Amino acid sequence: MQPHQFFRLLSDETRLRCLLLVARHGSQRVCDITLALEESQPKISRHLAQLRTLGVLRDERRGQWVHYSIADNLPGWCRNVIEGLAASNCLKEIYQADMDRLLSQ
Amino acid sequence: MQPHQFFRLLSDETRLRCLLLVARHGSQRVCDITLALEESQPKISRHLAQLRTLGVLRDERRGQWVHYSIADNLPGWCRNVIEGLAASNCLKEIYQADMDRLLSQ
DNA sequence: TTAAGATATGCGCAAATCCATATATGAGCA
DNA sequence: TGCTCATATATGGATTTGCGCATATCTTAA
Repeated sequence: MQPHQFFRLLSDETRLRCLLLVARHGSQRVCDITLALEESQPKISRHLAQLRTLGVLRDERRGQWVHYSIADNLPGWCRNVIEGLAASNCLKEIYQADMDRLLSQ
Repeated sequence: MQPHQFFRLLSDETRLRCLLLVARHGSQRVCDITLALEESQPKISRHLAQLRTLGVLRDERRGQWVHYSIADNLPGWCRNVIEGLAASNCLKEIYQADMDRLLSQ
């Protein structure tokens, strides 16, 4: 994965919100992400698939559900960006509503 | 500037190379960036303009030339990403040729 | 075996993106 | 003033992207 390809993934707000949700709260089901982001299920599914195809997320089926989490073999610069964003207070505020909806389920 | 807008800037390889060059070596003239990246002048100019329009770079005319440098009022998360990339050894290797051409002028 | 919920995918369209080329603007100098 | 280099912008076309909608696949439970 080349750097600019990784950043293209982050250039869509829905994908960025998906990634931040998973980065902050660990493995999440598609249905929970869909509810937290208040977007359609096909839309979320497609964006998660893009994050998975380039190796940023990994998926794991557990019975009826598919869980997405941060891939564990990411290059260092890539992991640093994700962790930096997840730790940023400024970004926390911008996407706070997603986190609230996730936790209130 | 919203996070995903910033990442859209980094999602084009030419823009990313421009930004890294300026982040590592400070203020640079358009003509030097053009030579270092071995791309056409209008292409470089257009990408620099996008970086300037969203407030990531600032420009300064000095006589015949226009110099671009990192804007000084960037949000913290944004500056962190740029500095992290500029310091990454892995990215250094990927775009080493640009640096070499810049310094050999 | 059938039903229902969860997830993925095929398709068509509108919008955005990138590039090459051509042209315009501005600075320095004779 | 005229000329040249440096830089910016406009235009048109090819490609990509994201979306909604409908539908397919998978899993569990009845």
